[in-house]
Amino acid sequence: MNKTKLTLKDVAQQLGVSTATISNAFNRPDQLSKARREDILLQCERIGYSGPNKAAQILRKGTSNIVALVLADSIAYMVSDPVASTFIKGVSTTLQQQGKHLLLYAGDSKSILDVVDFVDGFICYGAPRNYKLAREIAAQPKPAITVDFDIVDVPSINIDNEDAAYQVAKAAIEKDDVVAILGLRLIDSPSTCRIYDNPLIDTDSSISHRRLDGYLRAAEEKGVSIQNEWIWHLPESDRNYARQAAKEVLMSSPRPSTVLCMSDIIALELLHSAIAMGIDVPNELKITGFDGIEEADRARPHLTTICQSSVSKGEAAAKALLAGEVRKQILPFDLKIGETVGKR
Amino acid sequence: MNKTKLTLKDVAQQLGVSTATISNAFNRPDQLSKARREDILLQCERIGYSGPNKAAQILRKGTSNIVALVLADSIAYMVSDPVASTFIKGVSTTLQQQGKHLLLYAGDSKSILDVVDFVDGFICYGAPRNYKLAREIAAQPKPAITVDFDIVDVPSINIDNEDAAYQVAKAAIEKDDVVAILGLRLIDSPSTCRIYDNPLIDTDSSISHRRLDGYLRAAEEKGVSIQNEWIWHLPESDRNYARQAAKEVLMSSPRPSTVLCMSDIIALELLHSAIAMGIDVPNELKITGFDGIEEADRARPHLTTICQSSVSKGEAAAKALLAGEVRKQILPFDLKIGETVGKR
DNA sequence: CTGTTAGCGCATTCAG
DNA sequence: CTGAATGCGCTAACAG
Repeated sequence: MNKTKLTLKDVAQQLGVSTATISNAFNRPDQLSKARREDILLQCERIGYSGPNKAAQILRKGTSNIVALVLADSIAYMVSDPVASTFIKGVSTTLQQQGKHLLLYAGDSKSILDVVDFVDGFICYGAPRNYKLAREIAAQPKPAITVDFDIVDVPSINIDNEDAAYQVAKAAIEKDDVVAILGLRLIDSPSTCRIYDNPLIDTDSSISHRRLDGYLRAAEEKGVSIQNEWIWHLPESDRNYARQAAKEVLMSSPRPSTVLCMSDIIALELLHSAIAMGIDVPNELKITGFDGIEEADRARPHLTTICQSSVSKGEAAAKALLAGEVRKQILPFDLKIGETVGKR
Repeated sequence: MNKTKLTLKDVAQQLGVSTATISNAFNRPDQLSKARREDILLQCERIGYSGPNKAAQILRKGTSNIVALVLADSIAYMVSDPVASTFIKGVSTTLQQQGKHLLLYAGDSKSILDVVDFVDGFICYGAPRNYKLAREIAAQPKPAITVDFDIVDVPSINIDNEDAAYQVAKAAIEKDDVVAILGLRLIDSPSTCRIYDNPLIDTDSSISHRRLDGYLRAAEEKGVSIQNEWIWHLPESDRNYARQAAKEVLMSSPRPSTVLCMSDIIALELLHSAIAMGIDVPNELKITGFDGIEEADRARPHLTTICQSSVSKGEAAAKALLAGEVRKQILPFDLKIGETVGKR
């Protein structure tokens, strides 16, 4: 019994054939007769050789079957977010089907350079918290695709956030409403607050600002104006931030009659807080969400929201990356009217 | 401007030094003067060389800084399970601190051999659905650690499942109770069902069977016996399976007065179903969970359950792996008495 | 269909 | 502290 791991060369010697033959048996079936190949594979199994060393293959071939999924934030945060984890689901399913491996990469990492040499490509889900990563992605030579944000000349997957926000807002807002918005990453602040006159960040690239545009357009059409003191910023789509913001909104005077939330997590937290305070939804308070997460289905009353299929996004992203797609795609969404808007 | 990527050799030539010097500048600071090193690093940055090629380093050094996290099931499933995703959180946090990368590996994959050559080690979370993977882990030479199950001679992280189950059951069961158990992976069936006389699987290694033992011991002490027709098997800790099982349990006659659930997801689903049917918890029905997930905190009445910190498990697993730990560890748990047991 | 050879890009001896 | 040489394990050309 050999102690040290067998190499292709060892095996070739033991079987009395050349290294190329062994290599071909594993990698290029068409380069030798079926019988020969099967014989070799069998012999290899018997002597405990399970195929060419992958590390060497990565160097030699320049491909590894590893795809890096660059998340917007830390893995810890992303994995507990229902929207992100659903996206990961879509990505992983597709990658597994194609025999690819999934490397999770945090968006708050220093740099992407320590994996670029051995991964086959990048899927970037959301603008990375460390925005330098986005620049590195753009500069680096491996295929990449972005989701829910854009980098010039990099293929992407998005929905029409402006239109989606417009539609859901239009379903909620009525004449004479006092409208508030619970937004995500609108300004550069680590805590929940009203945006007032703080400068908006990333005004062009951010999906949050596209959504804000949609909300405001719908409001305008309904003849309602929304001042900045009615617009909240939350640093993350997180229950704790949401609870705090919900409290602020519900304590405001006058209390808004419609609150447009940029995620279902936020909307659900607001809904629960409102119910706990004995507020009648939707008669006293209308609420809209965004995303269409599963938990929203379990809430009563049913949430009015925009359903975007994160699984589809993940699948689309993985497929597009593997297929070498270069275009930017816009995926559809569904407006779902629940019971949190309109009078009963 | 070079089109092709710079190699260490190119850089050495350009800077007029030897390749070893460049290599040392990046990898072994002690091998050259600080000034020299900083000068070289600066030059490298200026000409756009970001360091030695990682793929080549993997081959040469035999390490990659990649740790594979082998999940019990498909990534798609695991990532949406609150317990598993919390575990991933713990693992990823620790790995990121130590500059390691996280490769997610599905437990229903064919084999582990296609990554063994380039990862530095394995963390196995739960017995993989394809149990062959466990054997491969045992046979392969890289460091590995298992969590929530065991492989002979492989270090592991576990809690005392028997004791935990015993304690939570003991807190719930009262004399003359009719007790039912909603168990996980007790028999080899893809659907929810009572176990009756079906042969139990994996009787030794499975944590489910340890929990079952604990439940039964507590019942016995209370003078209650639990027949097999009062024990359900669920293939996964999944809301849909749980809902179905909950329905069966609540429709049973006589209806159990205590139901011991092997996960909080199951327990919460049962709780919701019971409330929807107007059943008084805990006066007409006592419920216990297992895991201590966040969602259980939000439920009313509060769930009585076993809190095991999945984050700690993840951290412990990653640390133990990186530290070369070889022992098997038993982590503590907490019995949390909520309002779903005992009379009010 | 098979065997020989030249690197993939680097880290590490070992002299100097 | 530096430079030349060796090979990590493999694949792709190419020649037979």
